[in-house]
Amino acid sequence: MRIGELSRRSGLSRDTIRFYERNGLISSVLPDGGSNNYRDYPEIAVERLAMISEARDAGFTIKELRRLLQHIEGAADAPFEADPFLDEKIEELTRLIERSKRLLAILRQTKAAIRGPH
Amino acid sequence: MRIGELSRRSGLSRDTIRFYERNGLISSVLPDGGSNNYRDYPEIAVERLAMISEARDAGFTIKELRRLLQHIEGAADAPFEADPFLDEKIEELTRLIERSKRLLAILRQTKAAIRGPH
DNA sequence: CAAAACCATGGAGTTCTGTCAATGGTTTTG
DNA sequence: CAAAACCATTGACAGAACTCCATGGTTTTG
Repeated sequence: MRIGELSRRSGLSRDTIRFYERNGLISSVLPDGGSNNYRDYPEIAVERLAMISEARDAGFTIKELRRLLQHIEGAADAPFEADPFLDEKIEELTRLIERSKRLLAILRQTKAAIRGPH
Repeated sequence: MRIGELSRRSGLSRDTIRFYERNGLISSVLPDGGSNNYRDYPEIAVERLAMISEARDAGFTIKELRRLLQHIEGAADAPFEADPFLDEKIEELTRLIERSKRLLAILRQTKAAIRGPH
C-alpha cells in the first residue's frame, strides 16, 4: 500500500512514518516497474506501526525499538542466542508497569481525597 | 536540606532538581538569616521527587505534573470541585498500563520464540 | 587559612522526536 | 485534460527535558 493509506490505517502522519522509516523501524520497496518512485508498504506495516506506537508510549526510544524489532524479526533465525537486551527490556517494562500502578493508586487516592468525606 | 543532599537522596542531578524547581514542581526557601543564599529543601522533597520520577517515566510531562501536583497539594482545599483533568490522567495511565502489558506479552513471546523449540 | 567542596544564577548547548515548508514530480477524478 | 489529491526528498524548525559552562560567592575540612 502507499503511504497515504498506511497513514490512515495506522493513525500516524506521513511524516512520522517517513521518520520511522529513515530510522529503520519499518521498510518499504520501490516497485520494480518504476514509472513513479512511490514506495510500497506491506500490509504488516500496519501492525508494526501499532506495536511501535505502543512501545513508544511505554517509553522505548527509537534506537531501542530498532534493536528490538530486529530481534523480533530474526527470532527464528538465531534460536540459540542469548539476548540480554531483550531480557533487560522485559525487566524494564515490568518495572514500569509496577511503578505506573503505584502512581495510579496515588492519583486515585487524590481523587478520593478531593471528593472528600461525603 | 541543601541541594547536594537532595540530589544524593533522590538520585537526580542538581541541575535536574533546579530545572524542576524553575518549572514549579518543587520548591525551597532561602533561610531567613541570609548570610548565604543557599536554598533549603524540605524533607518531603525526597518523596516528591520520587513521585515525579515515577510519573515522568510513565510519560507525564512537566506541565502535566505541575497541574497534577497542585491538585494533590490542594486536595483538601477544594473538596467539592470536579476534576476532569485528574480523571483524564487516571484514564490515560490505565490505558498505558494495559498497552504496556500487551507489549510485555509480545516481548515474552519473542523471547520464547528465540529460545525456540527446545 | 588555604584548598576542596559546595552553592546560586544565567544562559548557551544538546538530544530526541517529530513537524513543516519548499520544490517538483505522478495519479486520480470530475 | 485540468484541477485536486497524492507522492518523494531535503532541510529547516520546534518543543520538551535536560545538561553544561562561566562566573562568583560560601562552607567545610585537613
